[in-house]
Amino acid sequence: MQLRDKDGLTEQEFLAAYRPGDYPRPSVASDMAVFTVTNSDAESYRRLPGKELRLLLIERGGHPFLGRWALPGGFVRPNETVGQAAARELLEETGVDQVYLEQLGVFSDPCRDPRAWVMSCAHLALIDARRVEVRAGDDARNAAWFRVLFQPEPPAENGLRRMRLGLCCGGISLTALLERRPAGRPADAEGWVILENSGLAFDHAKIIASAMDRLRDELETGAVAFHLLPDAFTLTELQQVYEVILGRPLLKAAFRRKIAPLVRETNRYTENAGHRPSRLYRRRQEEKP
Amino acid sequence: MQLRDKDGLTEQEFLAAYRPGDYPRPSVASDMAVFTVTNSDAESYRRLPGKELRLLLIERGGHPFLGRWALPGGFVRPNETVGQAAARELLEETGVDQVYLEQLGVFSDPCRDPRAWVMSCAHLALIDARRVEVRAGDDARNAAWFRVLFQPEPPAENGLRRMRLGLCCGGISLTALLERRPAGRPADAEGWVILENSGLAFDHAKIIASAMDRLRDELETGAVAFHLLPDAFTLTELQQVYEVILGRPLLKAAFRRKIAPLVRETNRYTENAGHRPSRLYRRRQEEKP
DNA sequence: TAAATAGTGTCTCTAAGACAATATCTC
DNA sequence: GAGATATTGTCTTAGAGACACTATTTA
Repeated sequence: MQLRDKDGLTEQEFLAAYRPGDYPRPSVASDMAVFTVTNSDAESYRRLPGKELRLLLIERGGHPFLGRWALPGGFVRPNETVGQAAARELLEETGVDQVYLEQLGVFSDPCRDPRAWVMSCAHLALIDARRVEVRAGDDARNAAWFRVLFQPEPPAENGLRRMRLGLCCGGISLTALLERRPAGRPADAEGWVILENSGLAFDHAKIIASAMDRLRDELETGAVAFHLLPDAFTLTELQQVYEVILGRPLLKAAFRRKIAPLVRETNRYTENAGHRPSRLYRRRQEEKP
Repeated sequence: MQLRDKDGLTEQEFLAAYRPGDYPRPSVASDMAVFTVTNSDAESYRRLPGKELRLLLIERGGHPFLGRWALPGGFVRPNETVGQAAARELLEETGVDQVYLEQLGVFSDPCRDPRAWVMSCAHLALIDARRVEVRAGDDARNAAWFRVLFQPEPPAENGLRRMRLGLCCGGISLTALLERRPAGRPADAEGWVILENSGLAFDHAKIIASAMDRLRDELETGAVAFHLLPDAFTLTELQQVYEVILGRPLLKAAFRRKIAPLVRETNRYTENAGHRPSRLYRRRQEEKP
């Protein structure tokens, strides 16, 4: 433990004498794609309400990108990790604690922020809609939950996958067209390239596309959907969450077989439905032997 | 396009007047887990050579962590992305261009570098061994390719997955014990936690564990193994690459069925083998209709 | 009893696991 | 021909897709 370097210093002595050099340093922000699933209010007679996937966006009140919509986020502080920064911002923005949070990756194009050299470490966050005290449509900063569409477009001549991103809230409609660059060449372009973009700030269309991709991926492998529902839920609700994220309908029987090992049934049922009540389930905490 | 903010400035005027604030900024490095697959030289008589998964490490010549082994990497510059920085460093370190490179994520524990606030954006890199001009065992900086082991340990009482990481090169043997923290709580601990660590610098054991996890994941879903082989290869070689990354043997028939759609056969065969020659294959570039 | 959703049964098809049989080269 | 690897065949099992059927509640 008392190794000495070429100047004869021990590690303690070296660190005591250390002065950081003058290498240029970027600002680093943690930005978040915060998703939730809400009931669509258009419920007629005694039908079940549908579900909608929604993303939290904030209208920019200053330059640059004044008037456009951006992901919530903020700068990372020296005493926290990027993940802790994201959790802190999220608590400030939505008042929700203990959120499912996952790192998506760094977006570091030197020109992504016209003001200065700012990298963004993007995160995916999932919240049960019932836990959010809606500061959406607030006063000072205009925040809103946008309905999300993310659908394949016919690929171009180059054969690369293209996706249309659509975000709607009230009368506002934002849209972007993105192209997926193959993995393995981050030196050229990282992941998604924005071909069209109306209404989103910075490179946030890219981040949202990455988030949707990740979300769809993890739905099939992991057990991520539970974070978008309350503790007790019906299997139909769970299936609706899957469908609204994947953007396509699933078969009931197959779906139930697939998620059966992930849930535990309770003895409670839904009430006051205009039809046969549904059993409530909880997430089964894993028990790998 | 001539929106004015609360001070009456247009975006051009705002940007011209913009001065970056005094928020503290971290240094950001791109570090890389560079893997390759080599032939084990212990070939007896006329047996096929085995394969070994190897990772590039560099012995630290100064404090901190003097004498311990670290991943190659360096600071990101203001005119490049983190991916471009990784590619640049890799070219400097190994002389290899056009490498398969993929972002793993940010490691940002404020204490990870005792000198200062330094985040690391980790990358996974895969190189065909034949392309590397071995600067391993060089003079100035001691670089070497370490054989990699990454195997499950019996989980602790808490039920969390534990992995043993082993790295060997010549007489040198480094080892670490890591525990996988469940996803969704990066605010508490990001991914892996180091329980034991002998010989590796910084939090690089974590990064290597993440890289191995990712590598194994992508083997099964993606088509990542090809980057560790020359253009033309035998199916046995491809299977060996899979086996050495997954750390377990695979069944020949099932393996061939699985990768059949990913390869294209050539009319060439191996020569000078002490047994029946094997057909050479190439990667099939996708053709999704 | 009609409307609506809840929940189950079953047939088919595909893919993976397991193992065995045959083929082809060099020494 | 012996030794080694290459390549293919097939039986079994597990899971997904597809579709149809039965069950239960409320208005």
